[in-house]
Amino acid sequence: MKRYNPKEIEPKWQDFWQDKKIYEADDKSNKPKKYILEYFPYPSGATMHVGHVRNYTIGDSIARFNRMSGFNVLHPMGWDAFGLPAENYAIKTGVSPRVAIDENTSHFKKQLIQMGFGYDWSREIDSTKPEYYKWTQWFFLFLFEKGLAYQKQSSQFYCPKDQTVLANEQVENGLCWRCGSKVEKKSLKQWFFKITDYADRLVKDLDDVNWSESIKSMQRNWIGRSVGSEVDFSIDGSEDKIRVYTTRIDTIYGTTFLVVAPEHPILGNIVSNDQKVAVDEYVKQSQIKSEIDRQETNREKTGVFSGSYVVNPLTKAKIPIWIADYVLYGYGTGAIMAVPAHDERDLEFAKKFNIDVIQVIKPSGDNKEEIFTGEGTLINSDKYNDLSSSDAREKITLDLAQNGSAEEKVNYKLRDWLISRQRYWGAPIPIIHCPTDGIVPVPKDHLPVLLPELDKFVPGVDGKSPLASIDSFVNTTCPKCGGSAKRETDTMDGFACSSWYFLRFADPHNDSEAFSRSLADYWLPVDDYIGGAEHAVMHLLYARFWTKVMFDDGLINFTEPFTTLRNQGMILAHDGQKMSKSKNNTVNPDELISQGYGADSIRLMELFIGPWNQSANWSTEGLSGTFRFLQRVWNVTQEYVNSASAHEGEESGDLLKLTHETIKKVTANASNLDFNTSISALMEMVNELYKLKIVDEMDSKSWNVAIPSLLKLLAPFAPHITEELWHDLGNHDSIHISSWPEYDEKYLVSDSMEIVVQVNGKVRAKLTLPTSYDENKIFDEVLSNERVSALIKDQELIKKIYIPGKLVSLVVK
RNA sequence: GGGGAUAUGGCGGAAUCGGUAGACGCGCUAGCUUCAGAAGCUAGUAAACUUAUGUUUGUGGAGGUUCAAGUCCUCUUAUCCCCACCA
Repeated sequence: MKRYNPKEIEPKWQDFWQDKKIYEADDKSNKPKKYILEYFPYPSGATMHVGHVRNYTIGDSIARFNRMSGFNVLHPMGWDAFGLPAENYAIKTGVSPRVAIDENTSHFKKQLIQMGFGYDWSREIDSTKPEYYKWTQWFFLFLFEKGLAYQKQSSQFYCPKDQTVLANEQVENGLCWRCGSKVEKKSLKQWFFKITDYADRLVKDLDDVNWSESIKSMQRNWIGRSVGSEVDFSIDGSEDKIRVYTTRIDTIYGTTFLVVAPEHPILGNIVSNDQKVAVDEYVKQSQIKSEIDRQETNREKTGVFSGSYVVNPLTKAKIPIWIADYVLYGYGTGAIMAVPAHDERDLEFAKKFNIDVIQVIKPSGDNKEEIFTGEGTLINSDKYNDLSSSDAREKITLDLAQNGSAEEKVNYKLRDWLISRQRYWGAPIPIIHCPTDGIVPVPKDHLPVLLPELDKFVPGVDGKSPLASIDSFVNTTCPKCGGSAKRETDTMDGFACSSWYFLRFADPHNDSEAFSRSLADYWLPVDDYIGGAEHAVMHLLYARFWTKVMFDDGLINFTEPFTTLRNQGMILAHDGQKMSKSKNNTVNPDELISQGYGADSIRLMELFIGPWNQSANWSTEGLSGTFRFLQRVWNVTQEYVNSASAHEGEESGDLLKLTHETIKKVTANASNLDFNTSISALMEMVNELYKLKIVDEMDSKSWNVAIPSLLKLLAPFAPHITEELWHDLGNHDSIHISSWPEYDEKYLVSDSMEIVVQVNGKVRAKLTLPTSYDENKIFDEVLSNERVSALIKDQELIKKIYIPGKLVSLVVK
C-alpha cells in the first residue's frame, strides 16, 4: 500500500495546478464573483515564518472554499516592493534595489508556491515596475487636478536615520515606524494629499463596512472627529478677539482663564511690556522642545502670563490670558477657554498658578472627586441654570451666534497625508518645476517618469533625494513653455502604490489605463480582505481615501474598497513572544517541510490552532497531531481503494448519517471561517470511519459517498493530499474545481433520541427514547423511571418543562 | 486618561436559541504490536470524595434574573492591543 509522503506528492500537484491553470480567474463567467485578497507583501530577503503563513492560509482556504461552492474566484498576489529596506540594503552592499527586489520576489514566490497557495499568478503585479508605477503617477496627477495634491512649506516629522520626512501615521510614540529612531521636526517644502477633505466621510462610511469593531474604532480614533463650538473672546482694551475651540461650551461660565499656544500669532498683540521678557523666554524654550517632548502626557504643566485679559462674552468677567505649550497650535484655533472645575488639564494648570476654580456643572449622582468632567446640570450659569449639558451647549452656541461671536464647528485630529519622500526607491513624483510656469504636472501621455538606475544610493545633501544629483534626470523642459526646467526629485511614499493595487488585479496588463471600468465594476469591491491589524490606520485609511476620490470622479461605482476585513490573529513563538529574526525564535515552514511534515499539515495546524482572528502560540508538538490526522485520512482512503470489497453492499445508515452530519457541520463552520471546528469535525468523522471500518470492512456502498465527501471537505485546508487521494479514486480533474458536497436532511434523522432529565436543575438521568414519543408519553417514561422516581419520592412536583428532543426539567419540593 | 479585545482542565481550544461544560488536538497513563525504539492501533484522562452505583465542586471574582447561566443583567479584577495634553 502507498505510504503518505508529502515530499513526493506536494511538488507534483503544485506543478499540475500551474499547468492546468486551476486558479486563474475568469473575467467572463456566469458564476457570481468573489474577490479574496491578502495584503500584497513586501518581498524582504528573509524567509517567511509560520506567522506569515497563517495570513495566506486563511485567505487560501476562503478562496478554495468559495471556488468549490460555485463562485468565480479572484485570488491574486503581487509585490509591494518600493521602500526603504531595499534602498538601505543597496547603500550597505551596493546591490541595486532592482536586483535585490527581483531576487527576493522570486524567493518569496517559491515559498508561497511550496505552501500550496492557489494564486492566479497570471495577474502578478510588482509596484516597482514602470508598467505599474506609471499608473501610480497617473493617480498623483489625478489628485493634483482635483486640487487634492499640493505642496506646502511646514514643520514636519523627519527621521534623521532614514533621512526623509514621515507622515503623521508613520510616527509611533515619537519614533520612526520603520527604523525606530527618535523623529525630529523640520520645516520643509513637501507634497501632501488632502485627506482631511474626506475626514467626515471616512468616519461615516465605517458604519457600512463589515470590519472588526477594534479596527473601526482605531480609525475613528485616528480621524478624531469632534463636534464643538468656536467662541470669540474680545481682548480687554483692544479691538482684537481671540477665537477658542471648545467641545464644552456648556461650561463657559466656569472659564477662569484663556490659554494660547506659544506659536500663536496673536502673541504680538497681547503681551504686555512687563511680561515681555518672561514670555520671550518661554516661547524660546518651547521652540527648543520637540513636539514629541511637548506631548509627553505626564509632563508638568508650564506656562506664562501674557499680561492681558479677555472678556467672557456671557459673564463679562475679565479673564487672564496665559501662554502654555499644553495647547497645540495645530489643532482647533490654537487657543482654549480653560475651565479648571471641569477639565483635568486646566485644573492642574490652575492649581500650579493659583487661578480660580468655579463649579458650573452639577453631576446627577454623588460625586466625591475633586473634579467632574462628565455631563450634568448647569449651576452658577445665570439664565442657563438647570439646563442639561447638551441642551445648554445648543442654546449657548445659538445665543452667541446671534452676534456672530460663536458657531458650531467640527474638528479632526487627522492631518493631510504627507507623501513626498527624499529617497530613491519610490515612484518619482510626476511634477516639473519651471522658472516661468511654476509647478507644472507632467502630461499624462509622457508617463511614466522613469526611475533611473543608479550606481550610488546614498541620500543627497540638504535633505534631498539621491535623484537630485542625477543631472540627466533633473534637467528637462517645461511642458508648457518649452524652456528649461527641473524635475521634482522627491518620490512617493510606498503607501501611494498600495492605495490602488487592489484595482489593478482586476485588469493587471492594461497599458492604456490603470484599469478598465467594466473589469473594476465586475470584480470590485474586494469581498474578503485578509491582513494584520498593523494596517489599521495607514494603508486602510489611505486606500479608502483614494477609493472615495475615484468614486467622486466616476472612475468606479463603489465607495468602500474592502467590504469585509479580516484581521487574523498573530502567531507567536512558543513562549508567547512575537516571532522575529532578532529574537531568534522564528519557526520556518521550510524547515518543517524538510523534516517531513509537508505543507498540508502546517496549513492545517495554522487553522486548527485556534480561531482565525485570535493570536496563538505556535506549537510544533501540536503539528504532529495534524500530521497524524492526515495520515489517518490517507490510510483509510488507501484501504478503501485497495479493499477486496467492491463496495456494493447494503447502504449503511450510520455511515450516511456520519457523512451528512459532517458535511453540514463543515459547511456551516467554513462559511463562518471557523476553520478550527471544521477540522475537528473532520477529525471526528475520520475517528468514526476507523470504527465503522472494523465492523463493516468497507463492504457497504455508502463508502462511495463517505470517502469522496471527506476528501472534498478537507480540500480547502489540505490541498495536496486531497488531490493525490482524489486521483487515486480514479478522478482526472482537480478536486479543487469539483463541487462542494451537499447534505440531505433525510439522512440526519434518527429514530431514537437522548432525553436529559434534570431534577431541581441537576442532571440526574439520561433516557434513550423513540423520537415518535410525544410530550405526555415522555413525561410518563421519565416519571416512571426508577432513578427519577427514587429521587422524587413523596415530594411534590411543582413544575415540569419539556424541551423537545433534548431535555426534561422537573422541579420538586 | 479614552477606546477596543480577551479570561473555560497540565496546554491549545469547543459549546446556533440560555438546555448534558470540557468536542477536537497536544501531553500523560494503560493494553496490543515491535528484538528495541519510533510509528501505529485500542481504551482512559476537569477536580475532590467514594469499593462501586455515585456524590459534591467547577468556565477570572462578587451579586442578580431563571426550572435551567460559560452564555443574559449589575458591579469588579487581571492581561493584551491601539490612541493619548486634540480642549
